[in-house]
Amino acid sequence: MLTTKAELLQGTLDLLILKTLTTGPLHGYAIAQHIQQRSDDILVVEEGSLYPCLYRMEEKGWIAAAWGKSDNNRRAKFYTLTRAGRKQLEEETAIWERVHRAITLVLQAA
Amino acid sequence: MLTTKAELLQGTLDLLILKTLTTGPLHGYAIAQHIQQRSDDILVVEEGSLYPCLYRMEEKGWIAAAWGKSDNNRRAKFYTLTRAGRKQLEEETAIWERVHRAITLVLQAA
DNA sequence: TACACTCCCCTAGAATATCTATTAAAGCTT
DNA sequence: AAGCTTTAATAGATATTCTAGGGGAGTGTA
Repeated sequence: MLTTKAELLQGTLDLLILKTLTTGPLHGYAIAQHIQQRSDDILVVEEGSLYPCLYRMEEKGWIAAAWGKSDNNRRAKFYTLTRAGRKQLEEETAIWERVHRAITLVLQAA
Repeated sequence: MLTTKAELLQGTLDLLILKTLTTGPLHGYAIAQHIQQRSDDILVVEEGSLYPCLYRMEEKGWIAAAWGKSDNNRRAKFYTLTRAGRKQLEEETAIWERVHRAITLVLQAA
């Protein structure tokens, strides 16, 4: 994921995608746009990161894919969050909060 | 860095080490312990991650090493934050806050 | 018709960070 | 002498992401 320092926060892409899909099915391109917009253009998801990530998540059963047509009348693969995906989202959210708290503790040290 | 999900937050180790060294010179082993304790045992820095990271940071001029003796009277390599390291710490702290804010935005989305 | 542009998908190869697992040496304790 | 802790180091594996492309299909425009 592109940020100012490109390699920061490896490991959060799954979480962001899972969260993005809670509002309903979206195709890959839209997922990336959504994350970028919601993050005030700070997080930019490159396609070379996005699609492999979607495949991994599909293989793990967290999301399910179906071909359809986009708003712009183009063929697009829509991803839906599965029950397992919701569970995974809960777990990853908890981990994120836990680790965020831990890092904050270290950074706040006198 | 080991967390519940081992591969989470790749990219924050530099930041944590730099911050840990602001209190004064420490040897590698102590840096790892410090991070673990300050984080309430959530962040566990494996030695296989720590030492290569220290070398990278030394090469980049963010820290400087000097051999000495530890509290336990053992030979140890003490690392000191350089001026460039302080600058890097500022930058990485800012990036962390930026990205944390961005991720929070995405996670808070309705 | 031709052309450009955007949308949307996909992939190969490289770069990088971290982990696992192991070695090793030196001091302390028993 | 044996064993434990401390401290350093490295090789090899793994996983994620990036770079850098390719390509098709719809829409608009000259």
